[in-house]
Amino acid sequence: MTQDNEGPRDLTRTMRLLWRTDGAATRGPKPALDVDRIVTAAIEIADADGLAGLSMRKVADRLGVGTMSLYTYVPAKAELVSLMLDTVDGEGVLPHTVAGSWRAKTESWAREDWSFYHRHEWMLHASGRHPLGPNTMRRFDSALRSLADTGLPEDEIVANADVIDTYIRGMARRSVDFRQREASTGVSEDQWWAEHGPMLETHLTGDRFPAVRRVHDAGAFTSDIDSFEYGLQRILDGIEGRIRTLG
Amino acid sequence: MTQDNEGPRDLTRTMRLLWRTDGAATRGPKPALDVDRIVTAAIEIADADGLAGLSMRKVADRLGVGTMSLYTYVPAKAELVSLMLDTVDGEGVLPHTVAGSWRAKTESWAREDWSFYHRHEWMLHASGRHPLGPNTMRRFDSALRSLADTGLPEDEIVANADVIDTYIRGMARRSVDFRQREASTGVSEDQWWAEHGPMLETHLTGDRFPAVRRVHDAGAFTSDIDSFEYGLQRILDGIEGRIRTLG
DNA sequence: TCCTAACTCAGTACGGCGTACGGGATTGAG
DNA sequence: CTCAATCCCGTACGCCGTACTGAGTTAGGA
Repeated sequence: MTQDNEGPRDLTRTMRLLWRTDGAATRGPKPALDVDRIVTAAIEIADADGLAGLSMRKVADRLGVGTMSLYTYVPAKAELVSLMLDTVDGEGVLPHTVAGSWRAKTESWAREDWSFYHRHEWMLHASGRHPLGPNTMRRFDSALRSLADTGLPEDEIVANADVIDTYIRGMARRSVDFRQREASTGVSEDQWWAEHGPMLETHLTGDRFPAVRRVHDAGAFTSDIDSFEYGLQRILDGIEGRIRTLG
Repeated sequence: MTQDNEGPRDLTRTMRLLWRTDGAATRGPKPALDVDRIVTAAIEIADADGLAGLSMRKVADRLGVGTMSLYTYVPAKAELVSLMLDTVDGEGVLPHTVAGSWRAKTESWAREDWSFYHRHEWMLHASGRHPLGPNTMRRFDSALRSLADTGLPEDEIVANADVIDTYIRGMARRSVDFRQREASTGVSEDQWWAEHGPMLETHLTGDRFPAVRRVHDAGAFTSDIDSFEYGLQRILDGIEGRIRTLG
């Protein structure tokens, strides 16, 4: 049961591709392509059209080769996505290189990843089942180094890294989904409320959703509070409290 | 650009379906089906085979009707998923009905949703672009009510609800992805390390990933710390700190 | 030098998907 | 009774990932 977007099937082969531990072939014709060119082309397509707009045929067309030629370099689409993810993880500033306290480093990490996910929105729609490549590992390592100054036990450092990363991804996805909904329906939030507001009002004015109604009347939905920053500060506050407790 | 899994196209129609504001037809043959039966069948399939295993043909087969008959009741697959999401959101305990402080209510909410997402894993793989239905709205309302006792300003209550919900979803997704990776490759984490460990060791023993290496040697990866609970407590601690600051 | 194993390249084809279209059957309103 | 509204659904189209197959190319070993 349950495969959804699925990850790669043949893990051994994928690991070799990710970590570049496969030796070059000796015999046979000179390859006209290489894995990197395929991955680069695929990333360009995904940046423009999303993961759903990425197909093997489109990648091949962009590179001017037959579709099936790609399979000489990459076992299947899932493995290609694994490579795309790791490649893109090679971008950007590593948080542990930023000056300042663990908190400053972590804030930098969060904001960096936030804009990073907005630059490659498709990453948020990829399955979480892809194996770790070297660049992803490098980012993870950097995150752990950023949190080392907390002085927390190692297992709590790992837990905090997981929690912060999950938070960033989740909020970025929320933001991206929101933007894409406006873009794909061509309906702005204002237009939407103008159209469906009256029907919802019927429900809101009843006692079915009292808290939503109260919060709505208080104007909280149009508040310019930045949820991402707000929640980030709450999490960092919580970690600081933990440090004090243990210290 | 960018559509990926996409949400519904015709929002007006979808809203009518979600909020059941379409009147019954008068003329024409008696319908053999209704929206609820279609949605129920689709949920059963998705629970068993994931979103990728859900197809209009399979839903129709399960109901013993022609594929295209479904389109009499539902405009398209995206709208069906919207209905599935809202239907499933009708399950479970609403957090504001739980006894105790806002913190107790929120913990209950988090743990409830955690097991909820593990019961319907496909929800985590659905696009976030589906419009709100009544059951989802009800859960949101309940979340806001749970946080009302914090005494925080309304806009911060909304922000906290967003943050907590995002955190729960994100951690649940991480957990589900992990489980599914084991299930789909048939390779347990132990087996995986036995197979790829040696290759990774080569990298780990170098100075490329010092923090990962240190944390690994400390046994933090095999620690039985519960990241979900740990992070939840950090977030709730952070909110408590905020309450004290403002109070 | 030549043979042949190893390798690249890609056309064809298969089974799956969502769904547009159109036609036949059925019903209640006028 | 008529006819518009509505249901049911077979057929077909254009996508998708990729298995299979075979033709062409290269370099190592004899």
